[in-house]
Amino acid sequence: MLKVSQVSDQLGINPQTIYFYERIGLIPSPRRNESGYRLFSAVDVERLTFIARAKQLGLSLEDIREVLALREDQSLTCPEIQQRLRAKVAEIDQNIQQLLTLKSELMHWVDRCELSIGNQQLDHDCHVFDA
Amino acid sequence: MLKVSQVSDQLGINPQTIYFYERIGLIPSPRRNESGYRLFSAVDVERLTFIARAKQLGLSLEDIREVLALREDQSLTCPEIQQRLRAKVAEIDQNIQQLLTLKSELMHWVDRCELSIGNQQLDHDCHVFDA
DNA sequence: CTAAACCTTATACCTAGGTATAAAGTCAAG
DNA sequence: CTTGACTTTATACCTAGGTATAAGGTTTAG
Repeated sequence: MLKVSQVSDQLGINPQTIYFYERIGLIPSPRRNESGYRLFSAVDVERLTFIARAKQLGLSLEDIREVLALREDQSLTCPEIQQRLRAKVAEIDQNIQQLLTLKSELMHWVDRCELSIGNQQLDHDCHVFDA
Repeated sequence: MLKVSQVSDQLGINPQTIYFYERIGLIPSPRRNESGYRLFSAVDVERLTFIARAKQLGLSLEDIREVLALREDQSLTCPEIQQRLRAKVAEIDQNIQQLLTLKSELMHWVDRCELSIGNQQLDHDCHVFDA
């Protein structure tokens, strides 16, 4: 059983952030010792590790809450879980599409710069953004 | 010269949002008529249109502020602008990579579901998340 | 002339995801 | 036994990007 700073050090999280996750119900309240100190079990730490990893992958706390619920809902069948996962993947695909659009937009400008540079317009008269 | 609601209607923005952009210096203060009403010139509207479009592409207001500064800085040469654009594109690429990682993570789970389904484990015993 | 529909400002509020701080209790080392 | 490092709670604060509302002035249609 670990105390809060042992967990927060291990995961590279602020202790206050752990309290925060507890407050918003993302993690259950851990056990306490006689003087009220939190004691985190291996299961508690595993859950926090999962959260840290998911967050790093770019999931929002609400996303993570949903995935954790999926993990714990024993009443869900594999096809049901699969369907939800596919929905999330579809969201991510949309996101990627948007970024690709943005990229091609910027690359369009980069290409226009390329032309100007080819034409020796190297001085202070870049008109890339005129359109 | 358009009044605020004509502009906000045209762009599908809340008038308060336009005031907000003005407050944070994303757009210059437009002209006023005798009674203090804002009058937006074609240039003002073009700038707001650009902002709306960039926002829709997923740029943050700070990103947009930078691009607008690029557009207006007459002292920048094409190669300099091109270099900044490429930096932004690199950021976006990183972003896309992260999303692809997340996607493959989720697809990994989807595949594990697929296996379980193949094995006829259709009832309430999905162990996809056990790892 | 009056009421509705605008405009102005200031101020407060909202979500998401925390971080910082203060006041107080606890624990371990020297 | 005291000092410093920890813990607890509550509360306030922060960024980003707005939205909502109130109180007042203006303009326009009927």
